Amino acid sequence: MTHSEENYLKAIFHLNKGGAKAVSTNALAGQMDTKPSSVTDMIRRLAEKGVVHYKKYQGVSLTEKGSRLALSVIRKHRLWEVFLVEKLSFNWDEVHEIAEQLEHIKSEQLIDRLDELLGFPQFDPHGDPIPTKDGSLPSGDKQLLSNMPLHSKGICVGVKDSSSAFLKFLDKNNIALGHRIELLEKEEFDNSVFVKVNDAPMHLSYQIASNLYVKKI
Amino acid sequence: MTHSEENYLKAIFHLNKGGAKAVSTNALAGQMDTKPSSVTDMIRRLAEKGVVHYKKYQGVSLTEKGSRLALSVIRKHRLWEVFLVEKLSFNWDEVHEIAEQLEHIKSEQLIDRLDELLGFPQFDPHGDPIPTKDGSLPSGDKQLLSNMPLHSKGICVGVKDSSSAFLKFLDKNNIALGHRIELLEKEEFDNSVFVKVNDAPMHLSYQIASNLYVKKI
DNA sequence: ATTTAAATTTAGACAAATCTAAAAATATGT
DNA sequence: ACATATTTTTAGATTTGTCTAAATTTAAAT
Ligand SMILES: [Mn+2]
Ligand SMILES: [Mn+2]
Ligand SMILES: [Mn+2]
Ligand SMILES: [Mn+2]
Repeated sequence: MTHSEENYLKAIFHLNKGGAKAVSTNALAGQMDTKPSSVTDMIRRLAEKGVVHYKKYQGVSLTEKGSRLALSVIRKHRLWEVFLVEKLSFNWDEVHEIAEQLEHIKSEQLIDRLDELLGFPQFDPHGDPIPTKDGSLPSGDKQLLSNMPLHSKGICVGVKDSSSAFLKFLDKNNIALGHRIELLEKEEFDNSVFVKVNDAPMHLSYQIASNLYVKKI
Repeated sequence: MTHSEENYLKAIFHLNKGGAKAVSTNALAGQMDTKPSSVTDMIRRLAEKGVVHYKKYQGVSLTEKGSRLALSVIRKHRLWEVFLVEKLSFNWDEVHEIAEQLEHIKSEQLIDRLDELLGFPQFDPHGDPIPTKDGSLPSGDKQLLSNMPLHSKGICVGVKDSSSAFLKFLDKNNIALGHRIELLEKEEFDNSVFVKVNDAPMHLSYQIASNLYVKKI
């Protein structure tokens, strides 16, 4: 698999997670920041290689083989992100771009030993689960803060948007993975919320609340 | 610079180190394991980009800019090799292939922090000097064991051939960097040598002796 | 059920990196 | 100096991954 092919597999995996139906050419073009015609070309090649199911005009989905490959790339991406944060002191908003490159390095042994060096982490710096060597992906029972019932308590376990802008905002407001979150109030008008984060009260917009994953306790 | 372009720059650098005259198309094709016609094509592109000097039929050499780029890639390669050996417990004969991939990862910050994590090493696992951030390359005063005068003593500081086969041979015979070497005898007929390595006497063929670097003491 | 709009695919082109086969330039040997 | 061998370059083709513009198919709206 080339770098580009691996990136397509990853994109199809992410777009298909959740929804059961096939991924559209346009959606894939959006995700890959490319043109639909280029996507069609690539999908064809991937179908030839037996890593995707594809029928003209009917969208695309991963085969068993394709899914295994995608999970392997995602595993590498997330392990490298952990490495960058834990061993090289990068901030969690700086690691994604570098991991996008490192995820394509080909060496089973390398990734196994990296896993070991890091102590077999289960989650990456953004709270996303790290696929195991055999390709299983723990789902976890997290939910978005914006979907939590009033007065419920939980632990912040992940982010949906992992853009640098969002992550920097969280840093600035002392919101980090592992912190306790209590939902005190919900504003009907704009869907914003009042919360306590580790006992610090604050007001968060819907934009924020709908990008923070919480695990109920 | 693409991966391929970086690999060409590195190859030109290595072929040119020592000799002052330009590198021939054929030599470069040999090093890159490709065809001379492909080399001509690539050299043209590199000349366009101002990283090599090139006149038809007259061979190729690096410009100042090209030399800087080559040294930067070599720095990355060697730092990653140190990482693989020191942090991931790879043997010195297993790291080259992986470093060939890692050397192309683009991030100044990454390599700076890796350097720091490793304690700013000066040599890679094969005894080759690591170029500094500003592009200087300590030469060192090592020489080949086969060139040492009779009865001289030194420390084994590097290998010329860093193929897995050669390195495994050294492992098997307990020859490692840092070991003391004393040249006891030279056989005129086949240029083989009798040496003591850390007090263990042994007989080494010219093939071996001409691929081991020693620093006189 | 048509018409219109949106999504998707085809056709044709391009740059990067490579190849084979043939031509041109340089080096070597007598 | 001239013929021969070697090296190097050109010409033309291929693969990958992308693009634009045009054609086709599917979906939505009247
Ligand atoms: Mn990421
Ligand atoms: Mn992540
Ligand atoms: Mn190496
Ligand atoms: Mn090395």
